[in-house]
Amino acid sequence: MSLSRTLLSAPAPEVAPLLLGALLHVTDHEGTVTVRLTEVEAYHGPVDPGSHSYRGRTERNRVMFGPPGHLYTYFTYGMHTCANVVCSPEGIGSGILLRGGEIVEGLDLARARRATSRVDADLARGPARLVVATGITLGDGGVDVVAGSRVRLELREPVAAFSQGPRTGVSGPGGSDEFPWRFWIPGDPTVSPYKAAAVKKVNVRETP
DNA sequence: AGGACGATATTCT
DNA sequence: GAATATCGTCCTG
Repeated sequence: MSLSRTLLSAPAPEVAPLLLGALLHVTDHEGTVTVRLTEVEAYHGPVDPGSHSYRGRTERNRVMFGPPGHLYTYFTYGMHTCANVVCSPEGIGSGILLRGGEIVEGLDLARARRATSRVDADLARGPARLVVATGITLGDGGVDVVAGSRVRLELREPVAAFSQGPRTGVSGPGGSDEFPWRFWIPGDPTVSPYKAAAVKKVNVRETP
């Protein structure tokens, strides 16, 4: 087993900081885009109410329960795709959401795909943006990013320092300080702005 | 710089 | 039927 896959077979919260500074290469007929990861979030099903895999296997999350080093993609909010690197041994639903990064190769291609962003730092700042900028699609779900053909993860030397805190957009117990599983490189401009989960809408009744 | 809001489909209750 | 691991645009300050 490769060194990368051995590292990835630990629980997501342990692996997540090791992905900071790592390179993700995505190649298609248009070319190659590479991001240097600056922000990630860990989701560890066995203990984590915020994880898609907390309530067991479903059609959507089944690759989270597969072997480590594969890509878990999902579609959300009716329009966005997000990507995770699967962690932990087969049978345990664990993964790391790729939330932000710096484009270090294929800048022109990333700019063309993300025409709405006015600054390069915004190209892959946020999980759905990162997916668009790199060219990852829903169809990449399940691919092995360690063996790496179209999508390849290249681990680098761990960063000297990182910050951690509560996850973005996670509501309920999973969003509390009990799960400070968002990790980022402090001060980096490609880290997405922290947003607490939207408060659950209170049931307002019209008085008749 | 930051808050409100709408878009829009899949998933799970 | 409700919520969602979000984003861009439009406001206000």
